Amino acid sequence: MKNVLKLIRASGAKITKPRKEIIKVLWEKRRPLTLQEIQRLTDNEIDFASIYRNVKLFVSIGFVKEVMLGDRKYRYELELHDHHHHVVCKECNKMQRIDLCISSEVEKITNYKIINHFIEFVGICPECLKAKNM
Amino acid sequence: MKNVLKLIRASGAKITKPRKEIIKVLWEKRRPLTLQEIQRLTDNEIDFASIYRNVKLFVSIGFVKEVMLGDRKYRYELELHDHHHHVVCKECNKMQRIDLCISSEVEKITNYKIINHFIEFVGICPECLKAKNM
DNA sequence: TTCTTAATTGCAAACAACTTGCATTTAGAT
DNA sequence: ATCTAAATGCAAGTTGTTTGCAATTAAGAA
Repeated sequence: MKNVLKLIRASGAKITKPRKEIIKVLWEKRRPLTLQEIQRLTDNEIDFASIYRNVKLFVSIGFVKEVMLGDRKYRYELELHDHHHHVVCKECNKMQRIDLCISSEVEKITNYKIINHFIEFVGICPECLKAKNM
Repeated sequence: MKNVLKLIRASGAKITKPRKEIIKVLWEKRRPLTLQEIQRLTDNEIDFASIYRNVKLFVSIGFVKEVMLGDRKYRYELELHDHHHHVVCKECNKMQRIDLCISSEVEKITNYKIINHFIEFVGICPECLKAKNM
């Protein structure tokens, strides 16, 4: 949290009220959020363009990462040094983390230098399965 | 190819010229294509809305699958019963298949019933790495 | 603390990809 | 060959993202 503000300063950018608000929301939720969700979750009305530009700034600084869940909306979450991916429940939208990753295997097998990857799952959680007798 | 036409008939849909064109393109290219790419690759000018509706139809019938490569454009390719994912080269856009998949592991670990998943990698291919001395 | 100025914001409009409504055309059953 | 429901093309709508610009503000200098 403090750390992150330092990173912003170090990049030459200013610490502004919208920036602190956005970080607060990302920090509290700790799951991938769309720009719209971030906007809704910030108390003070921050303009959408500012949400957009700031989140992009955070991604370029490196403490926020972009996540794709297969619905053509970008989502963003704090990069907390615990590399993980997600399963989303199609019924209740619950999101669970997954610690599995095959990025390094792919690098070995293909000899590509991997610079980005998307590993996301959509399914139905055990609770919803039970609720629907599936 | 013939098979696919049979599937369309079986679903109650008609075999039309646009549908045959689209399938031909998907068959020839055998890699994930955007709707725009499919449109460009069909000889006869097919309206974009028809490309859109037909590809969606094919996905619902099940012989075409939707692929996400992290750039908020959907791509589509024939489901050829050899389940695979992709690495795309950021430099030359070459696409390579990957046979690794962790969908069943994720299902076991999380107890979710997985109904869809996206596993895609972006990187730099060995050739481009060499060409750029990286 | 106040001043100064470049960075940041909010507003509005542009853009890209996808989606839909409707009048016209057409595949394929009769 | 005729008929009719399904499919097409056209045009307009929607959603999510991106950009230009005048007004505002953070933070270093005086």
